[in-house]
Parts: sequence; structure tokens; C-alpha cells
Amino acid sequence: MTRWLDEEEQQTWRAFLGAHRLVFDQLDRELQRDSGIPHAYYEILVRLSEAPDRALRMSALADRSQSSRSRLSHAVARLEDNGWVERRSCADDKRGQVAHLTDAGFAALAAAAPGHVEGVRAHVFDPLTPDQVRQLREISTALVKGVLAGPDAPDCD
Amino acid sequence: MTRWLDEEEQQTWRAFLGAHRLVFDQLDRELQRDSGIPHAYYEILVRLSEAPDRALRMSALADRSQSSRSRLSHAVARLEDNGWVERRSCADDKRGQVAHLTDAGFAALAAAAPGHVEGVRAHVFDPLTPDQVRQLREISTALVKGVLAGPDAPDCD
DNA sequence: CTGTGGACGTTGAGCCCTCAACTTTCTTGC
DNA sequence: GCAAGAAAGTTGAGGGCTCAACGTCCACAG
Repeated sequence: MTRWLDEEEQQTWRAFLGAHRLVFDQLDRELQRDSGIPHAYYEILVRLSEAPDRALRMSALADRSQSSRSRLSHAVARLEDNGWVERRSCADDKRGQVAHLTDAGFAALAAAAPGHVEGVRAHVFDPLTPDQVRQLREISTALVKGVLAGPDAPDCD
Repeated sequence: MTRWLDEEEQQTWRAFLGAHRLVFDQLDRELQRDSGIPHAYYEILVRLSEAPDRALRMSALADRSQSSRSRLSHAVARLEDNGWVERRSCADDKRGQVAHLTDAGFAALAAAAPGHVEGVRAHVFDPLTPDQVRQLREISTALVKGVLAGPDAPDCD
């Protein structure tokens, strides 16, 4: 019944797993050490910094950072403790909360970004050829579509 | 100073991040739900099942699963609680501990494997063309080498 | 034989994430 | 208007991971 992996697929899968773990752990560790920001929180700060007025509804922020609402809620609570984000309630929807990036938060992001970008270059782009970078983008896009369309999602909106 | 990412690199990086998060989280969730095994533990069971006598020194197991010693120690403790692994001390090196996969552990792995392999197929291989699978293997291998050779590792032994 | 440095493995604190409730508010149908 | 259901966020328990510190043991130099 089961369509087992052949030798080549096995190798591919293990290499993929290994690359994921090594690259991501390395970047996370560097970011944590150099700036005291876990990578998940860094991404939230980035998304906020790109939004108009540096502010976003919690649910919009969750979508943009591929994060669950629960994780985002915990994360923003901690970012708020650090003074990097402020939560305000939303005028037109009383259920809504809007996360605002503070100046301190923007400064923390600006301080962390150069080192992190260098890390991404060093561990992701530098080891690859330009062709491979293009291939990686296409593969990643295909995988994202695969998961979103795969298990139970009816179709994209 | 900083070599920022251009538009294309930015897209590549975000697609890569998103793909990893979605694929890995999805597989982890399926494995947890269908078999009650987190993916990190599944991998340990796999490595043990492949070893001669289904047993490995802790440090060898850590290397093979790209795991820190600390993580492995915690993980094996929990696997032992579940009755899936047994730790015995090693005759020739009194510091050493050898993790043995029990019959119950092998059975748990055998029960979980088909569903997990189907998940890997569905979320990784099916969305890709054969060419992309090959490319993914080469890219992953290059990334692994990049991290291992990159930051501070003097050279491989 | 003995001391020192390194390797093996474990432990505990702290942090982040997930899952499953739960509260509040909006929306829809009657 | 009002009740039922869906949506937005939050919370707390439970579990896994990291980091740093530790105890134990090997290996090698004197």
C-alpha cells in the first residue's frame, strides 16, 4: 500500500531536513546572541515595519507571518514587555487589537537587521549558484502552494 | 556596508522560510496527531532502527540526527519513559551510554512510518517535478556544507 | 602513579510553541 | 430585537529546545 521513498528520495528528504535544521538553527542562534531577538519575533517586527503606520491588526499580522493566533498573542505580549510593540484596541471592531511598532522597536530592528542579513547571505545565498537560487525560489513557492492546497484547504481565496 | 537583499533574493528568502515553516509544521502536526510522536523523536527512532543491533552510543546518535547532546539526552529520557528506548552503560567506556531500541519502540515506529511517508510524499515530492527534486537535493547538500564549513568550523574531520 | 585537559552525558532554569478552552464581539436569520 | 453561530484574541497547561553548569571518566605527560 504505502508508496515508500526510493533511495534517491530518501537522500533528498534527509538532506532537506538537515539543511532546514542547520540553517535555521544557526540563524536563530546568531540573532539571539547578537540582538537578543528570537527569529520568530524578528519576523513580526519586520512585518510591522513594512505596514502602513507600522501597525497591523493581530489577525493580519498572524497571516503575514505564517503564525498561529495563539503564538502571535504570546509573542506580542512579550514584545510589549520589551517596549517594542504597543497594543491598542481598534475603533471599528471592538474585538480587534492593533499592534503598533514603537520607535524603540524600530530601533531594535534596525540594529539587528544588518547582522541578520549577513547571516542569511552567508548561510543561504553564498553557498548557492545563481541558478540554484532561482530554483530554490520556484521549489519553495511550489511547496507552499502544495501545503496550502493539500490537506484540507478547499481552495485559495 | 551591509549587502542588503535585492528584490529577488528577498522573495526567495521569504518563500524558503514560508515553505519550511508550513511543510515542517504540517508534518509534525500530522505525526503528533496520528502517532503521538514528535518529529524529532521519530527521527531518533529511525536512526536507531537502522543501526546494527538497533543500538547506538549517545554521541553517535546525536551526530546522526543533527541533534545537540542536551536535546538528545532529554529526548531519550522521554523515549525511555515511553518504553521505546533503553539506556545501558557501555562496557569499554564507562562514560558511555548506549541507547537500544526496544521491540515496543520498533513497533511504534512501524506503525507511524506509513502515514508519515505518505505525508512527506504529499507535502514535498508530489508538488515538485522530478527535476526539482534533484535540484532540491543538490541545494540542500550545498546548504549543509555551507553551514558546517561557514561560521567557525575549522574543517571537517 | 598522578595530575590536568578534554570528552561524554546529564540536569535544571528559562523560553517558545501547541493545543484546547474561554470571553467578548460581530453577524446572520427569524 | 434576539438568539445561534462564527470570528478575534487571550490564557494556561504541557512539552520540547537551548544554554550553562556540573559530575564522571578517559588519555596523556611527567
